[in-house]
Amino acid sequence: MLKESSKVKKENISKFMVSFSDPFRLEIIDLMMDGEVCVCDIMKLTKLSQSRISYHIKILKEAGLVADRQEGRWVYYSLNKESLFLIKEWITSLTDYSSNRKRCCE
Amino acid sequence: MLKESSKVKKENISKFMVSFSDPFRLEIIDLMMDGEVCVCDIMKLTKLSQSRISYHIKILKEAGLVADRQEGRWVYYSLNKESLFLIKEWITSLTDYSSNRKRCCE
DNA sequence: TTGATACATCAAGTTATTTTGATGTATAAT
DNA sequence: ATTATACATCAAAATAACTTGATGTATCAA
Repeated sequence: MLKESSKVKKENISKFMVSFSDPFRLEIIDLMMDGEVCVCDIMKLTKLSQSRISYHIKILKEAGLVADRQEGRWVYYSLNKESLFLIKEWITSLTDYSSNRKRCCE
Repeated sequence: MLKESSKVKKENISKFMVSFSDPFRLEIIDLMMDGEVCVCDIMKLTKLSQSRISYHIKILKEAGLVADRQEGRWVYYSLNKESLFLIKEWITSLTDYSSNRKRCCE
């Protein structure tokens, strides 16, 4: 069972994973590995349309995966390292179960 | 940019994250934290229909997240720890970028 | 204040995913 | 052999996610 002490709620995990599940969002995330990017950067580097990028970034933002910072008319987006850390912790928690299982269906 | 040395391919990551992105699959994964489970277990514990559970498990299996083992007429499902480890590594690789970024749009 | 840039948002259409109920297959017990 | 159990698979319907092109807002430069 999911530990009470787990720092992330299940619905947040789902949202996070959804945000990670689209190949174009993964491309965008990939670009953010080198630091901040703006929509126009992503347009140049991926050939995705502006509204399409905005849509995907919105999903990334709402999942808490990406942070934004406005500077003049540019908005810089970057990965939220803390979220990534929490998700990593959650994945870790999946694998350290005890193996003294009760057998089912009997 | 995604490192060449990264052990997981981008399309696999996407598939993995898709498999993680459904709330009911997360419930099923949650049950697997304590060890192997079979479909009938999941039915009892979640009130999902049998075909629905089979459908979700198929997706988890195809993503490499879950392993199966038949014993008589039961099939036992469990988390694939290696996949989980690889995904953790990939998430880690996202956060250790260098911060000497080039500013965009200029 | 006009025009351009950077980005967000919207509504419609498109595509993909999920659910349902039925049917199929294998195993096992009677 | 018949019946029951455990699970997979299928096709259709329901639902959700994505894409597109247009329009809206804020910032900035001329």
